[in-house]
Amino acid sequence: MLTLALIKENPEEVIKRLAKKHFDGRDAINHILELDTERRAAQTLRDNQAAQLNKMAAQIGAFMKQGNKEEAEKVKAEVAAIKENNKAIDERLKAAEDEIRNILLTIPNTPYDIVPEGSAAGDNLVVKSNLSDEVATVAEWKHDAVNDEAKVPHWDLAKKYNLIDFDLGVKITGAGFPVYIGKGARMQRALIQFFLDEAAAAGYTEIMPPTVVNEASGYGTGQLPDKEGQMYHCDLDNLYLIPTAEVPVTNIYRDVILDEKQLPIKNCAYTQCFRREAGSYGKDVRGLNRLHEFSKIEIVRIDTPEHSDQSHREMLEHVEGLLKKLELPYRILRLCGGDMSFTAALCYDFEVYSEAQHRWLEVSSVSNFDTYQANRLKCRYRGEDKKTHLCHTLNGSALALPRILAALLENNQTPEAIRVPKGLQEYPG
RNA sequence: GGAGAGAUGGCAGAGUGGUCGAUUGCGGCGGUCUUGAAAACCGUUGAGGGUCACACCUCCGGGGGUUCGAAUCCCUCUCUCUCCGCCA
Repeated sequence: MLTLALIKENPEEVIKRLAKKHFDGRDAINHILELDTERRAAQTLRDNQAAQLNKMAAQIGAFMKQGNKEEAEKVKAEVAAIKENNKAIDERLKAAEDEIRNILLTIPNTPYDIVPEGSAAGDNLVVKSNLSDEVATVAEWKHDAVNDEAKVPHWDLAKKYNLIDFDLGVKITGAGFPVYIGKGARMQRALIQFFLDEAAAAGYTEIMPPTVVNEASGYGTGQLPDKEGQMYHCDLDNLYLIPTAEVPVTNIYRDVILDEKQLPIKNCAYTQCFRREAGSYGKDVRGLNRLHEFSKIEIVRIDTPEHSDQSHREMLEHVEGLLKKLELPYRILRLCGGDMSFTAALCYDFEVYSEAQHRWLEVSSVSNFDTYQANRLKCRYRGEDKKTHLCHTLNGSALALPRILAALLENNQTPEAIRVPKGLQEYPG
């Protein structure tokens, strides 16, 4: 959530920036400002009365010690009157605080200046990387022996080579829970190992977190309260299956004050991810395109505001390096305001081209959340000025397996087999 | 699942109704001493709100209550530990 300080500092600027996300924040911002004025007035009143009550309590104590019961009783009566009055002020204060927080939770993060205008996926800006605005093309990609028209989608290849059994998954669990078999299973492990090794080489400390989190963690990273329906929930223990390793890993730093010297923190984690994907349908969910359970390696950074941009760039380079090693045709998109997630300030998507499906598949999102997530998490660092400041949080997929596997299968098919890219060959053996 | 104990500042650990936001030790930071370091000694060291800055207010796992006054008493929730049972 946005900080109250930012809103108070420059409300017009915040409203203007929110407009890029197609969010009309004027009423909400103005309401917050009013409530804050009210809150501060109530706070001052209450504090003054509390100070007075503290003094009176001490007085009573002193009278009691002296054995002066009469005076003590007199003061007690006064206290009772003030306390009665305090109830109303307390209620006002609490109401104002709660309402401010509730409104803040409904306001999305403000996008950075370089976020393109636009309302939908079509308005995303194709960039080669965030270092240049050069438009990416698929032209460099060297086609294999089979030409595009003859290429088969991965669900057929998976059946042909007995790598994945989707029907068996339906039998055991349900749609969207594929069963990987033989070389298919081995390739999953190979990709996980490959991505973890690459992350380690880039300086990320590996974390193996729980796959199930409590409510507080869900709120910390913003899955709750609004995206409740997208997570699997264990009713009996009130725990949630994680939709991404971002949730447990980022929550490590909930309510934590880091030392500036520790930053940037670089963590990576492989976990299974669980998503209910309510409302998905059609070609989007065919085969591996959209699953309820899948494997993903996530990279997470906690950084200073000054350095987070640099961190973001490094993360993009890391993901790009992975796609290069996998020899997949890819493009990088800077998401437009309308297509960005609620919490991001700047987000890049990586897409790989599927030569059998003839379309781009999103395989990674790398985002900078600025202080938006850290504010809710209370993730702070102590600077050289000895004061605490909110951190910036960033994360990205590096990478999610299913669509990578889909593209690997489809793009590397030959009439007899699937070719494994050189950079990966040592992993599946 | 059964029985019991506990949750206090970065850590350890006092504190059972009245200057307790909290004794003390360790750690951290600053200083004295030293060529330098160690040791010793002195000082300092939680977070949030509020203010131009002070003042002041809140916070001793979370929530509620009793009281003029609560870290201390009561209720409740959560979590941790120990023993037994079960199990990997």
